[in-house]
Amino acid sequence: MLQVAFLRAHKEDIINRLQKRNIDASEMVNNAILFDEERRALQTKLDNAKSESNSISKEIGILFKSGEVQKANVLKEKTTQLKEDTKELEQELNGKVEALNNLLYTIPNIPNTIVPSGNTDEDNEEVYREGDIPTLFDGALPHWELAKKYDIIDFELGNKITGAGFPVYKGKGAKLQRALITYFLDKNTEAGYTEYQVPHLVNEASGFGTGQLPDKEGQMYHVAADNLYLIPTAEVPATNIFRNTILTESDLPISVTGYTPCFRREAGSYGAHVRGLNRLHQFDKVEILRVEHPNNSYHALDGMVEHVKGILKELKLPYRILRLCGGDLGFTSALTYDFEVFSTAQDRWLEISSVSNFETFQANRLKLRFKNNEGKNELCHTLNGSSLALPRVLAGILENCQTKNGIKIPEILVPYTGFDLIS
RNA sequence: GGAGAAAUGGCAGAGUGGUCGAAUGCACUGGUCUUGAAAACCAGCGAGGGUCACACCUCCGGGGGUUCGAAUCCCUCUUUCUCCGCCA
Repeated sequence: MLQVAFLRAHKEDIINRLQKRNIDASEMVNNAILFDEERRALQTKLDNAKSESNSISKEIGILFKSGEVQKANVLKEKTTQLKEDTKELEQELNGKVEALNNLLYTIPNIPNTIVPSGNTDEDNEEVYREGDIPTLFDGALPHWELAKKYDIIDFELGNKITGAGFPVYKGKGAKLQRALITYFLDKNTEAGYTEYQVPHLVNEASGFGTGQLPDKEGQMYHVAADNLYLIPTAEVPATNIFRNTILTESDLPISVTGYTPCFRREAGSYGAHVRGLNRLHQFDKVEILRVEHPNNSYHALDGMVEHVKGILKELKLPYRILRLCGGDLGFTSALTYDFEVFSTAQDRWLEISSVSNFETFQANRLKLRFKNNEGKNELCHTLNGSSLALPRVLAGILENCQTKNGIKIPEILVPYTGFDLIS
């Protein structure tokens, strides 16, 4: 959520930059500024009314003390009208605040100037590519076939226990998954990220803080009896660690990593390209997250991209990095780099990481601030990224590392798995 | 799940209807003193709105109510602690 003061100060610039998202925000922005003006006018009126009744109350107090009950009663009557006015103004003000907020919730983050324009994922800009795409032997299989062949992932069993999109990993498949999680966490903590284990269910306030609520309510599993949501990503609980916090400048930067399962309803996304591990309702992910000084956040974003690159390089998976275009950019993000690993047997790229700078967009909702040099409270920048999403990494390994004799485990993982071949 | 107690500023902790945004102590920041440091002393020290800046308004776990006036009284929710029960 953007700050109104910021909208007011940079109106034209903001409207221009939002065009990258292919939206004409002029009406929204103008209305927000207008609503805010009206809000402030109402607030002033209400404050004045309250101020008056406060001073009358004080007078009454003094009169009572000195025993001048008659005079006090006269003043009491005077306040009745004032009270009514106050109540009315309060209601009016609440309505205005609500209208303003509802509007602000609908304005997406402002894309960074280097975000390419475009509508769909086809307009994303490839900024980096590494790793050779292997030429597979005849009879090479997609990962869901390999999963069955080597009996390491059981999709049908998941159907039986829960439903589609909840696979069961077994044997070396389960071990490989656990190895990946540990390896990712080790890489992240070595790079200075502090490991956290966070709750997998969050309350409404947390969902709101990171922007999942109210807009993406339908995408999260909701536990109605307790009004809690299953997390769609560790970003939600991990970022909310810092909700309603005022840091000191020396606290920054803060680097957090955590492993969690992620739950997504994926309502309306059935169809092609959802086979196997490509799209699931429950999957595992290791997340990295940073809270940064505004001056340093883009430097930090680059650092996170480099970090994820390092992991993929060690895994020896062919991947590319995309700078998302305005049309594909997430609602809360100002700049996002997607990592995609090449799925050789499917002959397509699979997104395995998304690294974003949210600037103050989340921090504003979270009330996450730091005390700056001048002693003033200033919003932090938040960033996060996956390092990495497990299922598609697994798919990439299975497909790219398959040989006629079995799946060859990337060398870096062997100390974690304890085996070097799935056969 | 049952019974009881509690929730106040970064922390500790006063305050039970009226000049209380809140005593006091600690912590923190600046200054005096000192060769330097400590100690001592002086000053400052929560957040949000609002303003050019003041003024002013709001906030004592959340929400609602009583009252001219609420940190203080009432209702409700949440959380924490103690005891009992159940349990990985």
